Amino acid sequence: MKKSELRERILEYIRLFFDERGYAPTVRDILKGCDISSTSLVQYHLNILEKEGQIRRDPEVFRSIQLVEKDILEVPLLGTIAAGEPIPVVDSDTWSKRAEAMLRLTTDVVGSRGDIYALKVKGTSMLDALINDGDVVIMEAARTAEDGEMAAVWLKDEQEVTLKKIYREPGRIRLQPANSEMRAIYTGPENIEVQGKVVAVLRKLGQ
Amino acid sequence: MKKSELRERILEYIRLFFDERGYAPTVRDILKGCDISSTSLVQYHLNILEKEGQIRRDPEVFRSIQLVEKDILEVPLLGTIAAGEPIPVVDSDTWSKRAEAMLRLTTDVVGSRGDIYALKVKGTSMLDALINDGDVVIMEAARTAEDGEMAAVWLKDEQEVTLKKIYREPGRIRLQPANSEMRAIYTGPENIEVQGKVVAVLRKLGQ
DNA sequence: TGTTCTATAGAACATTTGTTTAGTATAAGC
DNA sequence: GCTTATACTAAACAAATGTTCTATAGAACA
Repeated sequence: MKKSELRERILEYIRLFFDERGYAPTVRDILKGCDISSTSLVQYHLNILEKEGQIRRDPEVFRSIQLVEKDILEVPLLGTIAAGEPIPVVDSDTWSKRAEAMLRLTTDVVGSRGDIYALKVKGTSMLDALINDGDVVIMEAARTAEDGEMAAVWLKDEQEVTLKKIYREPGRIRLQPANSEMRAIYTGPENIEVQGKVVAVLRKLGQ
Repeated sequence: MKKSELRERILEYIRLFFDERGYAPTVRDILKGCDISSTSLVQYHLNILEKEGQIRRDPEVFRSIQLVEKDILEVPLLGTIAAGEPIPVVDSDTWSKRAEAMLRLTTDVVGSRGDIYALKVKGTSMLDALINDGDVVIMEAARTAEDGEMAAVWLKDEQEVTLKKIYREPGRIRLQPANSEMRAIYTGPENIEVQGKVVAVLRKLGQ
């Protein structure tokens, strides 16, 4: 994917045009906006941008240019998370079907990773993670977590999920609450099962 | 603003078309999509919808129909909130200028009220509101709050902001932490100043 | 009963706009 | 030096599409 000064400019122009007007520019809008003197040059670059996957167009449809940007993610709300239940594990194909609702969230909230889902927290068992009844946790599907990452951990002996920062220590696992005033839990590596990483926590107040 | 079965159908069709294709339908798309047999009938209804403020169009621009919907809000991040400092009060005109950043949030997150801003939490003084260092609180500008609403309250004597649910009781104010395990604070009505309502709390984890 | 308003039809017009075709200039590869 | 790929120009075609004009039917209204 080579760079081209003009192509970058066209892309930026499309972005601006869209922001300002709410719909896509035509080939000739771009021509004027970028001081280009031939529609076919615009076409030429648009074709390349399309091949590169930067834009999408429908042939012969006016103003059908779309920036391929994942600005908003539709995040499926897949159920609840509560202390005594493992969190629902659903493969990404059936996600949208089983979703109770779709949350539309910007990348400002969830970043731009894939395989994200949301769970509503039931009960106050996660207060030590500073998560209240009714909060929504945004999860990333994962079976492992790096040291220091906040993960949904299933404790086999206790038959319980908990949201903790996970640290591997010699011979044991340390599970550290988000609330620094609370003490860590220690358990054996065989007792835990990572069910996902916590990407964000969302609390809506008022109606 | 009278109802009309067909006009409703047209509006719904525009919505669907946009969802599916990412750009607006033409007059003739609507004609086919809604089983209408004359373009001028479509125009007729589009004109009414425009007058009603339901859609916006640019004259003579193809595919320029836009639904007038506020789906995404640009929320200015205005600064920090910490125990010992009053929260910044900025009038809505200068908002965007003073903003450190703009958060793009969907109405799924903030609802659809006006005069919303965001503050980053500094320090752990709000742990009892289940809010951690680095969390972002979304605020609605307000000088008063209803009973039971979560508000940013400035305690004059203590020279401190705190986020609590506010309840008026005879002769005193009860400030209830979000964390039900914590005890309420009581103070006199003259000691408090509501600086805003908490609309949502946002915690981003990982990278 | 005549008038007015809303909803509809059909056709024609004038632009707007995606696409194509035939070239030119220049730099890179071999 | 010849070939090839990239960047660009010019002109023209054929559709797609917003707009307008005239006309009709029924309901509401006075």
